[in-house]
Amino acid sequence: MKRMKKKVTIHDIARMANVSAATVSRVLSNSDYPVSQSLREKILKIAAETNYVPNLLGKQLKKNTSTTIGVVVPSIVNPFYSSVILGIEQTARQRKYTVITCNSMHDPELESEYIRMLMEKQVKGLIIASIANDGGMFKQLADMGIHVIAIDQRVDAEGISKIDFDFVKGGQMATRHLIDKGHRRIAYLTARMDRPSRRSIFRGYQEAMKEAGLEPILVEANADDDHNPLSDFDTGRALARKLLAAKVQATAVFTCNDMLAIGVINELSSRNIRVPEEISVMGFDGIDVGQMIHPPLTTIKQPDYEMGKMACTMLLNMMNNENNHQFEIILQPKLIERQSVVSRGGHSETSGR
Amino acid sequence: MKRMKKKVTIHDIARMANVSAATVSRVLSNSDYPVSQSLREKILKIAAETNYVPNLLGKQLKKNTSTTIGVVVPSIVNPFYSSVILGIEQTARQRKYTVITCNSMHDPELESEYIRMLMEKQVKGLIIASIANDGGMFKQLADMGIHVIAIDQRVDAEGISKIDFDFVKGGQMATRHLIDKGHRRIAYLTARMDRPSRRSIFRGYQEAMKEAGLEPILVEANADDDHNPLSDFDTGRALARKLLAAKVQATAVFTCNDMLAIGVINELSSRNIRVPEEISVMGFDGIDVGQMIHPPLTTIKQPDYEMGKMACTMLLNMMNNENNHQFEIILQPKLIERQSVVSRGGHSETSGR
DNA sequence: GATGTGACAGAAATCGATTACTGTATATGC
DNA sequence: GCATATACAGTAATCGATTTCTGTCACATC
Repeated sequence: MKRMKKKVTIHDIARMANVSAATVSRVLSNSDYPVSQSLREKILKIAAETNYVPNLLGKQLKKNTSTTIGVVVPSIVNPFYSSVILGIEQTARQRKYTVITCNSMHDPELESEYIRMLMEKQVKGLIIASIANDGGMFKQLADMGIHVIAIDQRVDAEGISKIDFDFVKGGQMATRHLIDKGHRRIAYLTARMDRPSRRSIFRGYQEAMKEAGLEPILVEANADDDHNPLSDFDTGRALARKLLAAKVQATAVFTCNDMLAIGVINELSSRNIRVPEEISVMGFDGIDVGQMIHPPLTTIKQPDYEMGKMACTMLLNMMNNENNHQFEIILQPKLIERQSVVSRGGHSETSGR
Repeated sequence: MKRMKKKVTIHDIARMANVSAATVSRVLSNSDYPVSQSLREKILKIAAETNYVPNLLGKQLKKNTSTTIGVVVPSIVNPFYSSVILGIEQTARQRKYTVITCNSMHDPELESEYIRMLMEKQVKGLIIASIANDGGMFKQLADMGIHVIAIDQRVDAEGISKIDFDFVKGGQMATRHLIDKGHRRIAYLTARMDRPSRRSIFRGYQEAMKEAGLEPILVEANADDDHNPLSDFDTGRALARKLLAAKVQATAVFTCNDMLAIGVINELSSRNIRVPEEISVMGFDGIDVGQMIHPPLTTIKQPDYEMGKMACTMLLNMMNNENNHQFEIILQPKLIERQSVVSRGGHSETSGR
């Protein structure tokens, strides 16, 4: 067994420099408490020579602070969330914070378990893409002085700051684009609508269809678990089959997320139905994969990386100033036009007939 | 400003139960030290009623342990690494460990910065997909009693446990498959070979070509940064153009990773060169996206999720038993045959002429 | 009835930092 | 020349747990 060199502490350095631990602490933590130049240099020198690494546990215990923030998302394998996390992580790093990532896999119990672990670790900030969590949890977090920001999944708890995305407007925007392109029979294909976001997109779709005097066509999946990106892909394929079987003669489909759209395109192509010539496909998310397939996916961009960056920035501000204003930021959708949607029939603006 | 309820500590509970903190600790931490049944229940009851959440900082400071492990990867947005991390995170959770993820973005300085932060946070275990790190860092980690496992990127430091992937064999396997399919003019397209893994794949390719008496064709990119999955996609497209310009008449290409392969297919398709009819494409990685494109990508599977699982399991074992045997696990490649590679010319086994 | 033993509880030290106090010497003001 | 401020260093308490050491009973043993 290898002998491990005893870790050097602030007291070791104090002893070597013939000073008190207090003085060492003042030097090493850049306190503005005055320490004579000679001592300061001596201590710094010894610290460097001994490879001193401060023990944050001690520091944080005393000061009741923490430089780690918790992040809970459904699954990191979902490219949308991995972008969000990258955004969070990179801005956290710049401020010397560290990120603990947790994958709830859409399991409320797991989510609670993680939150408890994070509380025990004394995190003071939490960013959460929560699923169906009752407000109770958030109350307790607030009581413990933990700042939390909810992202993406609209959570109905009161008194909690959020960064949302305007799903309704996104749904409208997508649908209107298809309508502008001359489509009349537009289907909305969606995974199970057990999530507020999906219901919101659907609402946007409905509103846009209604205002154009068109009949909504809904094709919904029965089951759904997207902890695995492939499952969305597969439900996309299934939904495409369902659509075809329904014989609704849609000339365009709009899906609740890109992965689903990609599945749809895949299924359609493999049945020799040409996209977009025979059926146009509009996605929702704007993940990178969308531009790697053929045809490149027209979609609604939900700013993922930026959302992470913003959430982290806001969180750190909340934690450091006592700026406890509750807020809600609503990010706006953006249409990314690529090649999976094509014009149909008459002019763009004026509908035929 | 909202008043925050003071956090309840073990002393609070002790006071409420008229016992000493020692007794409370013994009950709450399931020590085998005997405590009378009546007291035990009383304490448990109070702890539950007060929503007591233990402060791990205190515990860990005293016991000099830690239940968080650090993970450093180039970038979480790379689907390969996000799978690895999911594997790590899920097995960590089962043992009540928590994961801090760090994205080094292929920057050695950032990597060092992260490692330092992790040391300060007193992590006792570290899984790292390192780039070009000198052995010095690892020495220091060992000195501090931190267990580390290197994954994926072969690191040349002595005395460190690793989980590797047999890149050479993977390269051979891919190349032989193409040869078996009757291809003779097979090009290896690669991002800049600044990473051991890519050189190893290339070596496998060379060996397989040589044993078949074929001439290697190398097409290498000039620059490369893959903190962004799109950049690999783009270099793939660039490499395809370079290949075409070189007029080497390859009937098959083998790329150093899937994302690159997808870029190649994309570029080829957009130039109306049909894959696989005119050019077969073989990838390397086995990420999910491979099966979403057209044609589905034939590739070499590098077990990502399993690699993460395995790394975490081994690490936790190392940390808990004093089982300090150094080890090296080499994961074996597996060929996934999909539709981007097609037979060419004569029989599979016997070469024409 | 002396002794040994095990069950049980508390006091106090400890982990590695920070910081409120206390104390001393030097400098400054008038 | 005396009061006061300032620079500087150390002592000791503290954060929230764990754990070693003591100590007290109660009970069994011979």
